[in-house]
Order: sequence, then C-alpha cells, then structure tokens
Amino acid sequence: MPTATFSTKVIPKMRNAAYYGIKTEKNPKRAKSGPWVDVSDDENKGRPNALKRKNSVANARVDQSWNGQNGHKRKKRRQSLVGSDIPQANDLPNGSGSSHSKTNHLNGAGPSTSYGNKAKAIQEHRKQLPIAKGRVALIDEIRKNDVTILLGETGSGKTTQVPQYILESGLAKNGMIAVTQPRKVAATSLAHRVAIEQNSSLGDLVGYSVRFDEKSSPETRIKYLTDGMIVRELMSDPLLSDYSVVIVDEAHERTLRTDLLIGNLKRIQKLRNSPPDAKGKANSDASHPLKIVIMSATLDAEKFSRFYHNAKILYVKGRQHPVKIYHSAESQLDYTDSAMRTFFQIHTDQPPGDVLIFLPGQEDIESLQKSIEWYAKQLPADKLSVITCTMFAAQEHSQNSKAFNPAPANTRKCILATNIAETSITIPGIKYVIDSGKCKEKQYLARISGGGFDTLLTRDITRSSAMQRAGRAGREGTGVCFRLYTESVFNSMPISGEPEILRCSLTSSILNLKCLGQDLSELDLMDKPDSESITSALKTLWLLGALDNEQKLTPAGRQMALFPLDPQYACAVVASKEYGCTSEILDIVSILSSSSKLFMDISEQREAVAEARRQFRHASGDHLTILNAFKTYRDIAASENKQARWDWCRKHFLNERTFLEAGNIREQLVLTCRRVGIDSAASAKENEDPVVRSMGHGLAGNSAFLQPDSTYKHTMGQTIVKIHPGSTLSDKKVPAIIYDDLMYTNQIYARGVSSIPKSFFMSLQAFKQRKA
DNA sequence: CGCACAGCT
Repeated sequence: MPTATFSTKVIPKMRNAAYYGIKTEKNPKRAKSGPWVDVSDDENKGRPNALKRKNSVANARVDQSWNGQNGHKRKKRRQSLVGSDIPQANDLPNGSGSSHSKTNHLNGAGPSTSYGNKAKAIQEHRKQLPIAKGRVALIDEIRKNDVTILLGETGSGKTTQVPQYILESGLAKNGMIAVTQPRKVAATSLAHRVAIEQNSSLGDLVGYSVRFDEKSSPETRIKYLTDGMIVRELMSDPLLSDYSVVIVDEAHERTLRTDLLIGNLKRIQKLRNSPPDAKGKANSDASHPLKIVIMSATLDAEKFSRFYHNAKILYVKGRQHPVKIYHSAESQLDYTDSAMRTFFQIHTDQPPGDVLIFLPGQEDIESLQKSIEWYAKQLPADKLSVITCTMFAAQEHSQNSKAFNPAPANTRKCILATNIAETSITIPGIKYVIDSGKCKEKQYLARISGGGFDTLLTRDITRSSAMQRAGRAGREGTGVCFRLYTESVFNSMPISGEPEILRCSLTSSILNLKCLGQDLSELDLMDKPDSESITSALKTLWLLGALDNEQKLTPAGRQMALFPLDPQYACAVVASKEYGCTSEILDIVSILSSSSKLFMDISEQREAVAEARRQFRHASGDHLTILNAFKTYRDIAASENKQARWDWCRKHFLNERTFLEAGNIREQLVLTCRRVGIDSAASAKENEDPVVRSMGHGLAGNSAFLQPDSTYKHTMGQTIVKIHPGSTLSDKKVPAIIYDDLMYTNQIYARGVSSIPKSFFMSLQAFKQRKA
C-alpha cells in the first residue's frame, strides 16, 4: 500500500507548509487505494457498513422475498416489504429531512404544469415510493396486530405514506392518526406535504400541533405532533382517547419524550384493548382500541419489538444513492488537522462537488475554518476556489442558512457543521462528507448531595450516527465519505447511543408523571434510569415543595407542573406570588427557557461586547442583568420599527431571536398564571430584592458560599464550583450565590449566577435544614 | 479567570 500521503507522519506540520507540498502527491490511482481503506463492495454499494455486515437487516433485504414467506432463519419475525434494488435518481426525503429538501421536491413536480397535472404527478409519485409496494402487506399487518415495528431506511417514504395508507384503509375510523416527531420543523413540513398529497388544505384533513403553532380542526384525521406535544396531551387525556393510531416516528433517536410516550402507550393499550369481560371497567374509559406503529430508521428495531411482546418487525428498503466509504488507514491524532488535509485531498483529487465536515463543536469549526481559508488563499488562480460556511446551533439563523446558497461558479463549497447537519438540517448538493467521528454529548451526573451537574464532553460517535453522516453525501447523487478513524474503531463503536432518559435530569419528567398518578420508577420503560438519578430528582422536587414527605404531589407541585418550565423556574414563578413580582420573574424565566442564548459571543470583539453589555449590568448578577436587558428591549420595541430594533440588538450583541422566543414563552406563562390564579401583572417596580428572593426559592438547591480561600463551595456537599467566565459575577467575590446550573467542562462552572444577601442565604439554609 | 452538540412543552 502506498504511503499514507496525508497522515500526520508524512506531513507533520501544515501550518507553514506551502499548498504545493500536497499537490505533488496528486495521483488518481492513489485516491482509490490511498490512506483510506475502501470498505464498500459492489453488492451493497452505498449501504452503510453496519447494515451490511453486522446487521441482519441487510440479510432480510437480500434473502427474503417481499412477502417474507421464505424468511431468513434467524429473523423469522422480520418481513421485507419491498425489494426494489436500484437507487433512483429521484430521491424523496423522509421524515428526517428538512423543509428545504421537501420544498425542493415539491417544486420538482414542475412549476409549469397545470394544477390537474400536478395532482396527477403527486399521486404518481406516491405510487413510485419504495414503500408503495408493501402497502397491502403493511396494512394487513397493522390490522392484525396491536403493535407493528416498521424499520424503514431513509427515502422509503414511510413517514408520509403510512399515515395515509392507514387513513385510506379505514383502520382509524374512530379517531385520529397521530404521527409524532422529535422536531418541530419536521412535524410542520410533513403535515404540509401530506396535506398536498391528500389534496386538502392544511389544518383540514391533515394538521399539525407543535408549541406556539397548531393547525387542526374537528375534521383533522392525520395529525403530526412533536413528541413533547403528545406527552403534554397525555396530562389532560391519560388514555389519548382522541387517537385510534399512534405512529411514533424516529423512535431510534430515543428522545426523553419518545421514551415516555412509548412506555405510556404500552400502558394505554393494556387499558383500551383488553376485552370488556376481562377488564370490565377498562372499556368504559375509551370506546376504541389503540394501534401502535413504531418507526425506526436504524438497527435497534429488535429492542422495540422485545419491549412490545415481540411485535412483528417489518422492513422497507430506502432509496439512497450509493456512498463510497473510506476509513483512515491509521488513527489520526488531531481530527481538525486531519480534516483539513482530507479536505484538500478531495479538493485536488476529486471532481467538483460540495464538502460537508462534521465536527464536535463551535470551537473546532471556527479554527478549522480559519485554517482552510488560509490555505485556500495559497491555491493557484486557475484552480477551483473554496468558500466555507459554518453551521451550529448557537450561530445566528441567517449565518446558518448561508450554507444553502449554491456555490458560485468554479468554487467548491465547504460546510463545517456540528450534529445539526446530521438530522435536523439537510443541505442539498453535498457530494463529500468528512466525518471526524466525534461529537459532544451532554450527560447529567446525578448526585444525591451537592446537586447534580451536566457534563459536556467530546466523545466518539455511534455507528448509527456514522451511517447517518455518511448518508448525507448521497442525497442527490453518488457520494463519498471519508472517515477520520480506522475501520476497527468504527467496528468498536456502540451501535446506538445511550437514550436520553439515562443522561438527563429527571425532575421535569417525574413531576409530570406524578400528575398522571404514575411513578417513574414503576413505569414500564425500555430503559430504566438508575435509582440515584431518580432519588436525586425526587429530592429536588421535595426541596421545591412540589412533593411532600411521602413523595406525594402537593397542590403547589400540581401548579408547577402546569407551567411549561423546568420545575425550578416553575417554583420561582409560584413563589413570586407571595413576593408580588411575578411580572419580573416571568421576564427572567422566559429568557432562561429560550433555546438560544441572549448574549452573543463574538470572540474577536470581546472588548466591544463587554462595553455594550455594561449598560445592562446589574451588581446583583445575571438574573437582574437579563431583566434589565429585556426591559430595555421592550422600551425600544415600543417606539422603534423592526429594523431599528434589530440594529439595536446587533449593536449591543444581543440575540433578538431570544427576545422573540421569550416573548412567546412569556405569553404562554401568563395564560398558565391565569389558570392557577397568579396575578401575572404583579410587579415589584424598582424594588429588586423580592425578585432575587423568588429566584432563590426555585434555585434553593443551587447555592454556594464563599470560603476563606475565595473558592465557592456548594451548600449541601463538598463540590467546589467556579463562576463561569461568561457571568457578570465572574471574578467577583460575594458571600453567597445562587445559580441556574452547573456545567463541567474543564472545571465545574456555575452559570447564570446571582449574589444573594447573607441573611437570605441563612434563611434558605434554615429552610433546607427544616426540610432535612 | 476562560466558554456552550442537538431538541421539546
């Protein structure tokens, strides 16, 4: 095998090396056998590797006829529905796709055709989807079984078609068909698409329901919802009696809410589907049985099947272009450096086509972008030039969407992205993927004393994730994926990640389940959190006054559960009633609950950022600083137009999206306040002390005090915490603090910090001791 | 002093 041209050994330092150092290696033959080991084979070209070798799914496809009569021995229950073999040029994105690709596809029907032709084309298209061939068998299985597991590859059309098949078959005469999605954009754009296919306007036959946005009516039969939304519906209708069929899509992602839903569906089905004589009362609660369809795109279908009493697994092939996968021949020490060399290898050796690089986080993305741009400038003028785009959640929307602009002529677009490009956003036109094999993952460490905290560490991805990343190169044509890790590393990766329910704080979930009269420890879940995590959450809820000494829900706890907030913040809202400062608390918690950060970090302009921030700064800390900023924004918003507001935000390095989202959240909270009898307009005016005290009730477990050696120590344990550098109180010394959360990266950092008066700190202590 | 994947009600 030729020398690994781009391995760290051969070109140890790129920083000062001329670009030509690489160019001399250009050799079309080497590109094939080079530092990469080609693990694709002709028979399975483009199929993710794990599907090929380890997984029986591929066997199901190869060995079984479409009606599954002569099934593979080991996988009798699995049944292949479809057998088409050649990937088609015309690929339909499935549920994991973004609105962008879906829109593109709709346009593909032809802008110049008349409406009738368009409708015909849409129906024709439906018939050509891979899943269409399995329609009869699929409906037959769903009719016969209470639970069906559908394993569908990307592009099979399962997410759009299955609900329509069920509707058209009359299987859901007595209720709606719910289709759950982990993401809002998916839910809304799928509903759009399916409404068109049903030749109905959105909100009539086909609707959706996501936070802040609902389009449905009494006529609605197919409803796309976010998983969070259906879990909320569960609280007011514990048997989900509006629905005849619940389809859980993207179940393999195992989000916290999907897991809670899957567990509850099992319970509901037991109640709704048992024969009237066996469980006399059960059927009086709901007049119709429930069908469950679990749709998963990856390998863990067996696990869903086991959970639902060995439910049948149906398999449907996808429609994805072949992706050739190369693994690194030797392990790479520095994945950013390695990614850069791989990029330029592609750039010199491979035909035109855009490149997508997966990296764990913002920092890596920004540094790699700089390097790539620096080297790209050294390119000879007659070469393809390079433009770079970055994509990560913390970045402004407008910046992220630049990746969708087609590259100018004679230019290769290089997109550097986090996991955001793995599932949430589909970028068209990607031909090459470079996969660092790394991602950042949040893991909650529950600790009974001293409070739990989140860790956010870079770690290896899973095989499912690697396959998903590779697949991003094959959405519009054949693609190539370069993995910056060896094949043996790939083979040692876990098949799928740890479900979220094992990795996050359980306070919210436990509180919500308590309202349903359920205990999380007793709920039948696919994966049960360990007892320490449960105990720690119960303790927090008890400290907040949501549970009593017998772990029973208190009236205050019931109120807290009604707020779409972290229980700590819900507690602060409830506490604010006594202090008469609910208006201020709503401002603060709605900003804290927004998905985007308020204060933007632009590393190059640190001084300017600090200067602009000074005018909102409050000596007491971050909570009142947020309040100041929100109040000032509202003053501006009252008198200025849209553009001026935006300019003002930009000038002060504030993210207007956060204000807008917080505004929506705040409206929702005002409604909840009305329901539970809290005057949301009550304001402490200029008096800020009650505001901090209300927050203190919610954050009672998150407090620390200054020690003689000027570190902060958690009040209930030995944990030493440091005020996060982003906080206004960073490097300040105050006797006692409360904080929003702890995050462990290099040290344990407290974020969202406020100073509290010593006397109040003492009374919080006394309060906690009384509790203990 | 030194920093933060993604997503949901």
